[in-house]
This record gives sequence, structure tokens and C-alpha cells, in this order.
Amino acid sequence: MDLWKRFGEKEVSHSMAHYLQAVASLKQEKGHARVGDIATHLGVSKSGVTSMLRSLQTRGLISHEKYGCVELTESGRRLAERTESSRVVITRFLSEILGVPEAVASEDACMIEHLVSPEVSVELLRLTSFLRSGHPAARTFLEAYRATPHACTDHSPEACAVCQTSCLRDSLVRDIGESPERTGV
Amino acid sequence: MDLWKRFGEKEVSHSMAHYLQAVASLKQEKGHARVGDIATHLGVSKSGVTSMLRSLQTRGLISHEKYGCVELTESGRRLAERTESSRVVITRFLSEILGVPEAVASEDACMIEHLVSPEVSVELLRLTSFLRSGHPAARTFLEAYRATPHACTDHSPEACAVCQTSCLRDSLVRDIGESPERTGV
DNA sequence: TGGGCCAGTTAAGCTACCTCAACAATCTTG
DNA sequence: CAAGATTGTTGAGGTAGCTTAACTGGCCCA
Repeated sequence: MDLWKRFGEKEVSHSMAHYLQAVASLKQEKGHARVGDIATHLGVSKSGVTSMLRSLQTRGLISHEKYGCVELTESGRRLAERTESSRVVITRFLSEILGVPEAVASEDACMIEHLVSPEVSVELLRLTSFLRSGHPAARTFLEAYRATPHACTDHSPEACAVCQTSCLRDSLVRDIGESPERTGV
Repeated sequence: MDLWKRFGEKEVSHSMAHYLQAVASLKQEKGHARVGDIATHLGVSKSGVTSMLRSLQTRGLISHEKYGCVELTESGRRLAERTESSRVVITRFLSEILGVPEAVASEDACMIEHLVSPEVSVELLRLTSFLRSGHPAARTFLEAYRATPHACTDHSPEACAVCQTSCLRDSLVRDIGESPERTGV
């Protein structure tokens, strides 16, 4: 089970995904993306940008020549778009369906957007979309769901359809609020 | 919007989370966790384990003295348990509710388990649990949901309750299957 | 035309996480 | 109780992704 090692084998790292998104968003905003713009946008040093651009170019995701503007290649553009879509889909699911605070939803989505496979994102979109569609079954379900407290509040694994040997909820709830304070959206 | 920079400020990295889980699982399995066991379990070198143990000890998550067994501290144990619970919750949601293949669900869960906040995990558990509870509204909903194709299949953003300006689904589906082959569960 | 200035690059250094190779400590066994 | 095998540590080296400091390229203007 060396699944965990694939973390380092992802197409792009968390940083890379955000550099790509920065380039895409700057191009859209001001028509071009330069080293300084990217540095400002991401809050990193210009030299950090230069060296990251080198490695993105090696991977064929951007093109950039000395002192020139940065361009996304076709695969870079697709990757940036996909990551962006994942982020939107995840954020909306977390805040509108699960009902977690906006700040938590945004932060979590930002952390995992580049790690979630497109298969999962597209199904998450389908679920969110159906629940928001106004379909009678969705409407009824949401009402019942909002009205029902968590089955595990009585700490009996038998009451919960997911917990098996021990109550999974216990190990989760005790850490809520311990995370670093999240600044407003 | 320096949200993305918090990636590096997480309590533990992906690797650390898996080292902690390895220690927990080895202790449960064989009563003790030694450097060699951990190395084998994770598929890394023993020297890699030694140095990671040093940094986990610095963070107060384990205790380990030269040539001795590794012990989780209280906070290490809690963190390991929480990560493990998140993984189980996420995996079950992805495969049982979203219906993505087991291999995809496991891999995605493994990638994000340590990044998802407990607030989100606990709500995900609540949703999964309610959907599996057999509650009439849940039953009806699942039936209708399984029977309804994705609203965006006609590529009209208007048809989808989530897509706004452009169809989010388009940028996701085109990359499905491009990910590295996933070996069986 | 030669300052001055800003953008961008290079260089050196840091942390994290891994590797392999060599050495040291501990355990096992004759 | 001393080989010898096993287990663990140290050390050097590599990649990724940042930092600061110093240097260079290109432009504008008196």
C-alpha cells in the first residue's frame, strides 16, 4: 500500500498549481503576466518566481524567455482551468451542502483542489448540482437532513451507518476549533 | 488572498501524517514500532525514518530514544486518529455516495486526509451517515439521484445549478483517465 | 550620452524529505 | 562471552521551494 508515496508524483505540486492559476488570472485581468505581477499576486519574491517558472517550463506548462512575459501552454492552461473548476466545485459543496463556514470551505478547497481527481470533482459537481436543482426529492431530502442531528451524538457506533468499531466522530470533533484562526473571507 | 501559503503551515505534512499513522498501526499490530518496521511499512529507508522521527519528536508528536521503540505522545495519537478517521470518512463518501471507483476513492482520500479540517470531515460523516441510514427521504433522494444524469451533459450552463459563466464540467471531464493508472485496491 | 530606476536574474543559503554508504550498537548463538 | 547478523545512526548528497543580496538589462530623461 504505497499509495501515500504518490503524493510526490502528482502532475503539479500545491505551489505549481497556484503559480499556474496566477498566470491565468493575470492574463485575464491585465492581458499579460510578468514575473513581478506573479510575485505580487502570490506574495513571494521575484527570484522565487523566476526559479519556479524554470521548473514549470521544464514540465511544458508555460513558456517564458528572459525578461519576457509568461505564457501558458495548452496543457498548462487546461491544468489551470481544471484546478480552478475543482476549487469552485469543492468550495460550493462544502459551504452550500455540508454547511461549513465560508472561511473553512475556502481554505479546505484551496488545500485540496490540485489533489482531487477529476472523477471526484465531476461527481461532486453532479451531486451539488442535483441538490440545488429544486428537484422534489432533493428538496425533501435537504429539509429532512437539515432537521436531523448527527446520529453519533449519543456516542453509540450502532446508531451510525458509517462508524464501525468505534465512533469516528469522536476523534474528529475534539479537534474542532484547534486549527489556526481563519481570517474572514 | 494568501490562503495558498497556509499549505506549508499545516500541523503536519503529508509525510508526517503517514509516519504517525504507521506508528499507530504498528503498535496496534505488533505491540511496538521500531525504526525498521516503520521503514518497511512505508517503503522508505531507515535513515529517512530516523531523521523524520527527529522532527516529529521536536514537534512533540512522538518520543523516541536512540535504539529504542517509538511511542506516540498524546497529541501524536490524537492526530493519527483524526487523520485515520478523516481517511475512512472521505473514502466512504467518495465511493458509496459519489460512486467513484474504489481505487480512485482510496487514492484521493489518502492525498487529502491530512488537509481536510475536522469541521468538514465531521459534516461529511454526518451526510454519509444520513444517506446510508435508510431514512425515507434519503432513500427517495438516492433513487432519484442515481436515475438522473448530470445536468451539464447538454453543455448549457443554464441547466446546471452550480456552473455560472461557463460549464465547470467541461474542464473536468476532458482530463478524466489521463491520471496515472491506479493499481487495484 | 550617461544617470537613475525598475524589472528580472543569478547566487548563496535555508528547510523538508528523501537516498546510499559507512559505521556503531544491540541481539543471537555456538 | 566473543563472532556475526541484525538493527539503527550518522553523514554526505540530491530535489523542491522558498529567502535575501547583489548584479544586469532596458528605458526614460536632462
